[in-house]
Amino acid sequence: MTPVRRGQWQTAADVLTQLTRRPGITRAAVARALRLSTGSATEVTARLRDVHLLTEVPAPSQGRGRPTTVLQPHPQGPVVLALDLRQSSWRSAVVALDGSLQDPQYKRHRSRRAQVVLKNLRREVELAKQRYGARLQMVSLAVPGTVRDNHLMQAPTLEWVELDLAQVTEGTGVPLLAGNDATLSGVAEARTGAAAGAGTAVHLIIEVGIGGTLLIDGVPAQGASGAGGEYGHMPFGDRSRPCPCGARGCWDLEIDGRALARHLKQPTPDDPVAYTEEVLRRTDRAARAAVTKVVTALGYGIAGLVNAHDPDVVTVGGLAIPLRAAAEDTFTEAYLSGLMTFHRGAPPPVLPATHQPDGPLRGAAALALDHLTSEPAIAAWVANRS
Amino acid sequence: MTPVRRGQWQTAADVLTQLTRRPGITRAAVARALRLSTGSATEVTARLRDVHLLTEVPAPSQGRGRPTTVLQPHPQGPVVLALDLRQSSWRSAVVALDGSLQDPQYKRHRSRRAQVVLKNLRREVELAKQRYGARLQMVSLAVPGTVRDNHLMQAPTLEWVELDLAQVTEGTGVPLLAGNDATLSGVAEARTGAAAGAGTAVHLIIEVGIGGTLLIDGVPAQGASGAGGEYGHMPFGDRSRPCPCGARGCWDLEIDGRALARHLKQPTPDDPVAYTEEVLRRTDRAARAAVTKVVTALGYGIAGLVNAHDPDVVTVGGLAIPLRAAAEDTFTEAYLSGLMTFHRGAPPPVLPATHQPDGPLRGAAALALDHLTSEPAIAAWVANRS
DNA sequence: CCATTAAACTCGTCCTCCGAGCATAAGGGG
DNA sequence: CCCCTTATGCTCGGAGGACGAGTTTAATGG
Repeated sequence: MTPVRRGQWQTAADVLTQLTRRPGITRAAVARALRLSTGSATEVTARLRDVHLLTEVPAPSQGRGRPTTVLQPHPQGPVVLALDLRQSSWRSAVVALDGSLQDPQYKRHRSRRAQVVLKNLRREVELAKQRYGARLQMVSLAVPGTVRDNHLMQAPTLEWVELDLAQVTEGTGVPLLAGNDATLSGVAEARTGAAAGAGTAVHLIIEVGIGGTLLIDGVPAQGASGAGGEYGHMPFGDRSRPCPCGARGCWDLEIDGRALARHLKQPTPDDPVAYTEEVLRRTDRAARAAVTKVVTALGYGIAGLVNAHDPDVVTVGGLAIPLRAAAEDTFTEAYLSGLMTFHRGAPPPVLPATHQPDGPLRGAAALALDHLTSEPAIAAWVANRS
Repeated sequence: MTPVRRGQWQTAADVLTQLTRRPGITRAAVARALRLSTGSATEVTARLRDVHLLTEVPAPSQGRGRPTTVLQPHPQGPVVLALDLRQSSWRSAVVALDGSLQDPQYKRHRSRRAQVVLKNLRREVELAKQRYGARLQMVSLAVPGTVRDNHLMQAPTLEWVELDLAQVTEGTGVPLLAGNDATLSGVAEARTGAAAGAGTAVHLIIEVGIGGTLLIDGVPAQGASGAGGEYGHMPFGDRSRPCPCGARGCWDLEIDGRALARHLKQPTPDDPVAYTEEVLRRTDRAARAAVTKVVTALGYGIAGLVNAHDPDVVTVGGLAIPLRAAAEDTFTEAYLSGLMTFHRGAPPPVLPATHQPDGPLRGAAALALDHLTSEPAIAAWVANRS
């Protein structure tokens, strides 16, 4: 381990970061964005080509002048394996430096037992390791639950107890990066989705309960141990109502299928997502009244988060989209009435997430790529190749 | 404006940042912290000495070995003027690169009219400009209200309307950096106070209402326009209660003197801070019951913020300290019962702020110093001197 | 076919950081 | 009191990135 020389690969790291943020970017555009002289651009791309971090292909000419080149990940370059674990299925993809998904897999769980599922994920890691060898630099895993230092603390939908996720990569020598699925889908929105370019963004996603994250310059506020973003457990609701999380009055209890069932005086549904979709299909007065209540709680809570964080934009995903669509006016009224007056002049837009199915996968990949494009990681990659 | 050479002053910037974060640090300690070779340390300190950014004085010997030197700001080096505007007074200090306060001033407002107060602040800026000349690099202003791009949006305690704060420095050519006082006192705590070293910290301060901020690695989450941190306007309270901010059910209304008065069935006090102190001195049952209610709302809300942000530590200031002390057990119970179960094993400590009177001043200075110790600012300083 | 344009390439120079070797200023044991 | 140990500062040669000026190249358009 030679100590990394200060600044050695600084510009190279910046170039690769550009590549992950704006896939298909040209060399000339990168040079403009980073304010590099053409000489430096020539030099840095040559160096990156030499170490198999990128290749260049001629770009279609854009008017007069010598045509530039499109930067692409090198065919022998580093990759990450992104995994997205869901309640009844899992997905994976191998991701190169430009964020493109290769080799996508989708499989339903045959068993939902934790050990079986993790074993299947582990097999996928081993397969990728065989196929990509030393090119596989990192495994990034999205999980529907609270994650703390690569441990799953609670996963209500999976009904798993506390669990060490490290076994997914154990023995392969590939580092693991596990994160909450809502957080990661927020990362995807902030990087290449509806919140692209926003300095501060709030992302929320309703499935069972509500998850989300605060994103500052595309970086999620993960907290001390990675458990940040549990907005569902802020006490926006009725304090007399206990939440399975251990607290009381959680927002969670006001905005999903469980809330709809309560308003409709029905027992708590086994599958709150399916139940919500069912209620949304109903047209009777009771169902619409229940939806109205839930949408009000949603709009009101979002307004509270806007007051607290002053985001440029709020993105919402999952059931939040059909719920809001079912009562657009109710939502808008609740949202606006919950804002502090000075926000009402230009309230942050509440936009539907654009990465809907593969948000967690893309977000997981993005955070892993952040590591790969860091200066020390590039220096280590170069050192390993020699 | 010559374009800044990439990396030119990178290490120099790192050294100055160390100086602001740990005043009185020695050259050897900086070299260790930044993993600099002794040769580089010699070089960078010499360079910084040459451009009047720091001086060295012999350090008291610490056992064997050649004694090192203490790094100090240069007597001809850059300074910032920190201003802290309060309801009935204002304070100022000139701050050098090590964060030491020089020339502290404290004045009560003779008139509270916005124009008069701002004129007085402006006079202080002009005085500093006369005394320090080109050494004065920035003015940093803490304001008890919501600040957005150097505009004061609302300041309930001052009863001012929207206001452009730029007039405080206009014509002097010195850039202004205005921020919310609660946010800035949080910065002070996160840098050199009770939250020093915390990756994620939540800071809260009760005066009239509650202000605060989320701090990530000592950087406040200021939001899109600098209005972030208005935790007092999250709907933790009774939704039927309208808040002067325009929303309803704000936490603000549950935790200050206005809440105490409501519980005691008295009219809203003119000075909620003095009223709170008065109630805290009372020992009758009604007063204690009112305090208990307020403290419960405080503990419960803090728990919600901990669930959402997963901080390493929470710091509290202002009336939160005596309120909590008046009902310590009530607070602890409310706090713990509001946490998600998995947080209860090691709940983040809720610590009293240590910078009590001069938190906003020190925080304002710290953010200004962040600018001064940035690479482009150093390059600009060097360019201006030649 | 040639002027225009935008971008890539070449090369000399500057600057920072590093590391090895040397110098220096303390403490402490004989 | 001398000299060894220890921690640090200083000197200097070398490596390597970034810059910028000048040159070359590959397109468009008249």
